[in-house]
Amino acid sequence: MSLALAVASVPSRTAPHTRAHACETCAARRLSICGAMEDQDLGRLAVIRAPQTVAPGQTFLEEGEPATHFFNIIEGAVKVYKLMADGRRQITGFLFAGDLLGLAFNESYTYSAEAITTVRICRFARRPLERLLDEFPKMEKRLLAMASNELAAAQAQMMVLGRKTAHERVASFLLSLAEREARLGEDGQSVHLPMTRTDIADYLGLTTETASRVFTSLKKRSYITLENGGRVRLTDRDELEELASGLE
Amino acid sequence: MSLALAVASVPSRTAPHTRAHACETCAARRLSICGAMEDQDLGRLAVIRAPQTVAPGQTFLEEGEPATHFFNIIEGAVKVYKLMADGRRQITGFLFAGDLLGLAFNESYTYSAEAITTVRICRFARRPLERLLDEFPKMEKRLLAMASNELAAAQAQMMVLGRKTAHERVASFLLSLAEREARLGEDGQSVHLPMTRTDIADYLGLTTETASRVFTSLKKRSYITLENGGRVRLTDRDELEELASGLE
DNA sequence: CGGGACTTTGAGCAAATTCAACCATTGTGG
DNA sequence: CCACAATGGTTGAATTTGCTCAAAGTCCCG
Repeated sequence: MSLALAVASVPSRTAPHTRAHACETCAARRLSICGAMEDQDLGRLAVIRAPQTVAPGQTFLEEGEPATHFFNIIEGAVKVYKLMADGRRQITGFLFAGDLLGLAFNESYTYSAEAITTVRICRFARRPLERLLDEFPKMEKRLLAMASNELAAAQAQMMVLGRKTAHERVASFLLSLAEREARLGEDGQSVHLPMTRTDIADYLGLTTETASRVFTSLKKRSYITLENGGRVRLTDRDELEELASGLE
Repeated sequence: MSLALAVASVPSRTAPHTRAHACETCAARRLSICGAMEDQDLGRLAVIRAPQTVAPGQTFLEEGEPATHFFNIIEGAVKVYKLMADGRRQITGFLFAGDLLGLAFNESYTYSAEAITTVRICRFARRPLERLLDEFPKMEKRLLAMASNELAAAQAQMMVLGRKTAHERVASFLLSLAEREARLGEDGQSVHLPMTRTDIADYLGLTTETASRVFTSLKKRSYITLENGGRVRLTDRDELEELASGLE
């Protein structure tokens, strides 16, 4: 349907190719750098992208490997992490639709990335994308803005890891997920938790046991309710906010 | 001396102004976004900058205030931090010559900044600088590269805060400072520590007492030697590296 | 030489970890 | 259809790392 439109904007020498979704109708478009492109230019992006699907548990980006590609997450949940030699793991972020991955101006990736759910991504080779960025300064600006937001989020996470108690960490985590869902137009009352307790613990600098204990404790206090499908209902948002900011 | 050169490159309608240092001879130039500008364009930068000096202990950027300016650190040491309501503090970074501050595409600053030593900074109003970035894509690229490096550093710090022991944290901290000095051409054997133990503790998610105990312990093991002038000699770099990476 | 800021050291304590066992859910092969 | 293995989650008891509280010690700098 919108294929004709897409093909029309692709330079004629480019071979036509089938794809699962066109950029025009991509749900992640407005969330990511692609949103900075006008409809008529989207074809330029389409020809350099490689859509692919990643199965749960699959690592599709490994720390230390040459940083040859950028990834744009279209759908699903991803964990990004660093490992120490003895196996200690720090998850530095959970990524969802619209998030970028591989934004490294280093030679190698400085982290690994693993799919939590089934994930659809758009893969871009670095060089072509960088050339495109030169042509579309708006997209580069968008990239800078996203990097800047990531940086602010990273600093907030440093506060969580360096200064907050276990309860405060979990409350902060749940609220930031809820905030994200709210930004995307969900109700924000119930939050999807596709990751395991161990993942959450590795994100919050805790052990699995402690993370589990805190969830139990928050349930007992009726701040949250665990629903099926890996969802958590934030039944007392105010108390969670207070807890997260250390006021009780 | 180089003043004439500077004035020559300034558009003629601009009022001449005296300044402490010209961009051309600025030691921080090559370290920062200014390094992305050609000599002949430096005047464009010079007219929108406001050089100023900040005394030790002075807070020159406050979390929550409207983000109206960027800052470029020319000389000295700065701590960047976030506070919780009850006074808990997380220092998210120590900044030195060449580092940028205020790279926030948010409305308000998300952190405060305080001078540790006497600090010389160049202050830029956001709007004019953003217009300049539009004209000089090289500078914007440089900014993006710097943001990307900051992001990688922030993720490394999450590993430190989330998963490393007190000893590993201090070792990692000393080594990253040494690495920085090495990049700038110092020998890297001895590291300048202009910040207090409390600052270090607030950066590493520890208490002052623990930070102090770890320093004592590293001294006893002869991994480090405290020299006067707030310098630390890394007497056993190998052991420190092993310690920092959790191998012992 | 005195005072303030910073640092070090000690003793007791507590939050979170470690180690261990058990429970729940799900998918698989006999 | 069910036993059972695998994965993830929960709970308990003992331990430990780093924190809290307290008191000296040191270093500047006026």
